[in-house]
Amino acid sequence: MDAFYASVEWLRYPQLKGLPMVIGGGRRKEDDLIARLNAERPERAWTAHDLALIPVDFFPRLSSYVGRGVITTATYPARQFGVGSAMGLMKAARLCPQAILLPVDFDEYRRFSREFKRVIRDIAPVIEDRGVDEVYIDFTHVPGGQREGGRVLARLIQKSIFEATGLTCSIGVAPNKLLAKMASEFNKPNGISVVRESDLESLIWPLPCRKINGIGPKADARLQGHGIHTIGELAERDRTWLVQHFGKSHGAWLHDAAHGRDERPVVTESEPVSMSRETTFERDLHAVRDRAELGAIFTRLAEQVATDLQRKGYAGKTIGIKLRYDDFKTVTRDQTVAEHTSDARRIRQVAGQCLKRVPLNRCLRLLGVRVSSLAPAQDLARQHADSSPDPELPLFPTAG
DNA sequence: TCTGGGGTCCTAGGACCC
DNA sequence: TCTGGGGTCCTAGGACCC
Repeated sequence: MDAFYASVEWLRYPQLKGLPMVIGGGRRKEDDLIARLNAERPERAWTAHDLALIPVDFFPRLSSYVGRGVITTATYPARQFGVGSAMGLMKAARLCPQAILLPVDFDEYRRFSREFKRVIRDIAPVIEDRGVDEVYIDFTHVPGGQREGGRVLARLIQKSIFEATGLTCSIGVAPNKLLAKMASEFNKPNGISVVRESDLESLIWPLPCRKINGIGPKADARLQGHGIHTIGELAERDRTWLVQHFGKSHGAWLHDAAHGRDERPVVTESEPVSMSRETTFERDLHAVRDRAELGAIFTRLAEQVATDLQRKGYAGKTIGIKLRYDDFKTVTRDQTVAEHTSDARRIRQVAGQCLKRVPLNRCLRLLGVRVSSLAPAQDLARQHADSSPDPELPLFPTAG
């Protein structure tokens, strides 16, 4: 999806289009726009239907932000001031104080996410979820999926998404996921790009290695250290050389990726591996001095994970914590227990055991609780019934 | 006045078992 | 007395992605 968060916001607030705008944070004080409008602009009774009428000068500015949030999305006019994704909002406020600041509204983004995915699934059912704003689609067996190299189907999907949501997207069509992901970047926004195997040299090899999904800042820096800057330069290296310098698995993958080879299937369904909740405090907290506050946050995180597990129907048997010190160093501890659980008190209890194994002499800025080794709750219920038959029940209660 | 939150996957060492 | 060869599970950290 093109500039997904910003585009969803523009559906509600079209008056903000073209302005420098930043989405991020969430701890700003003036979160409830409507309540504030009625208090400060009582000339009319504002309702949720009037969002598009809110005067631009009413929106909070980056300069008013106080907190530890980061930018999740910056619009192009804001980027011209040097602000960008992942930058701290306080720093961004120095660079572009007049930019409009909207808090993230994940519920709304998720709502549109479900909607655009539903539209795609109705046309091409084999899709793989890649987060809130992205999917892989297998065109192979969709009727008409091969016409004009996939362009016809891609156009249909774009048109259907726009009609259903008012949002635009960019689609890359290619023989595999690796190339399709890169192709989807070629023609933004609202574009379609078809990349064939024969386009490798001309379209892919000139790109920087960083454009390969899976090469991040660390791997890129290492490659650059060997004088490898483009995918073409990476493709020139012997497979054995890459394996020697980057390990058996990673080296072989780098070689394949540079040659546009990728056999991964489009995976339509998968089980979650872990669920977690974490929070960065408004100010650094000390284990002793702020014991009560930390304890309350810790309990709340455990309750939130428990609620998430129960809502989604899972239980886990590895419970862990994550904490980040004031120097930004992060540590984790986890412990596996005999029985799967989704109980808040049990999670809190085991997480508390984990906390005892970690040095607490420094101030903390973040605390998190995680549950992994998940299993669907219904499977566990069945296994439990199998292994411990209830004497009150007949031995052969049901068929199958 | 730096640096979110929720994930996945990989590696590597140690325990433990056969 | 001087070092097997799997295999699995657990734990901690880190890279990477959206």
